[in-house]
Amino acid sequence: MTESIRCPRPSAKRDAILDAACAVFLEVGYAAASMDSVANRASVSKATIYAHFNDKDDLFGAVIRMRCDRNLNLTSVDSALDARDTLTVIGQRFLNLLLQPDSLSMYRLVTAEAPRQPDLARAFYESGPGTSKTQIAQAISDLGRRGLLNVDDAWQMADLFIGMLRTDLFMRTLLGLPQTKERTVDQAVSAAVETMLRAFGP
Amino acid sequence: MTESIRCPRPSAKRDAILDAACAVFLEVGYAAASMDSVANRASVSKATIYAHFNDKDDLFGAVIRMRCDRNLNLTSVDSALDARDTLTVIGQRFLNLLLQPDSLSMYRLVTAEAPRQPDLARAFYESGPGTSKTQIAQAISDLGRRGLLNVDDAWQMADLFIGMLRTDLFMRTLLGLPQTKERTVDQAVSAAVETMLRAFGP
DNA sequence: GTCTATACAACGATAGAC
DNA sequence: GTCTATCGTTGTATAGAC
Repeated sequence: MTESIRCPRPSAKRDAILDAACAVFLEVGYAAASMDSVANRASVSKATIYAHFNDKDDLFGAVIRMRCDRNLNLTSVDSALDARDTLTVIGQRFLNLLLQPDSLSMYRLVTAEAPRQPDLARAFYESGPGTSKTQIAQAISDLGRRGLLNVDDAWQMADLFIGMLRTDLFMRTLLGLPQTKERTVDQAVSAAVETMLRAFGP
Repeated sequence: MTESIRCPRPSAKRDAILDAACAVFLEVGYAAASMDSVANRASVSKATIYAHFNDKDDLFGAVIRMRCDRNLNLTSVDSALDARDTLTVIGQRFLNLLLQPDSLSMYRLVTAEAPRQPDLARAFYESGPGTSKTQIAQAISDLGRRGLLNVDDAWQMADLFIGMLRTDLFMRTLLGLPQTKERTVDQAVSAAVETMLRAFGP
């Protein structure tokens, strides 16, 4: 019996299966993704998939966890920047990350399956939204320590900042509704940053 | 051929099918919802479903549109209230609505299917998030006219306010992660309202 | 481990009687 | 319109050879 979670030692076929499965799941969703289409895309027979993974759920879990492992660094910014520039840089990184097609597909996929796969939902939260929140709270805390922001509860402020970034623009993009793209990201970040400065500026 | 969208004249069986389909879709998602389970739940034969709806997609669309038609009034508040109380009342209504199990299931369902069903995504947005935003922008605009809030762009402020309400609490609930419920809603609303007042208070 | 071929169940949709 | 019964397809998963 293959151990798919612990000790996934490298294997060319295994990686090809994971990549193909990831693409298919993100494209058509969990239920509509057939093992046949994954096998074809990976140029592998269906039986080979079952040699590496117990079943479809197991494969799905491995895909999600693989994607969750690569978490980004949102908050490595020049420490000489003031509050406005720091928040702007972080906000742009965060929002651009959030609006990437892959991120949106991942979000749709995991939230849809969350009621049936609580473990995956937790893994996704911790590696995605949870990590972002931690990083941003840390950055806000630093700004507070430098006297550039009135920081009472850094976690709550991170929550508010993230919320102001994840607005209608996110919702509309998530739903695939038309949007004027480039301009709007900058505009959303600017609105969030200015509101943060108004509310918590020194 | 049954017209399922226009002129859905009342029919007991038809309503039973719609209710059953709604329950099943919200429970297990689109793909996992079988026509058999809908038929059983509605105490109706499968053929009867196909007498009223063209296919599964058509039934799904009818369900979503039915749920979209009942939009709520978030912003009918006592006009004597000040900005803090007005925003608090609206915020609590909005967030409580958002965190209801049915709302969350609907959100999961529509966002997951949005790439395959753009029309439904649009209908959902307009009757849900779009309507809420319009109502809240209207309320904020009123507060501005009464001199209780510095309103430059009411739509943008509504966006920010909604974003600050739809924070980590929403994400965690959406993903089914444990949460201390009652206290947290009030806390989230309070944080959002106080930040609005700090940033846009007179 | 990897393949071809297949078993077996579930599903969407329809036929035909009433 | 509503039912029972069924068709044809697709999907997950496995058997057995190599």
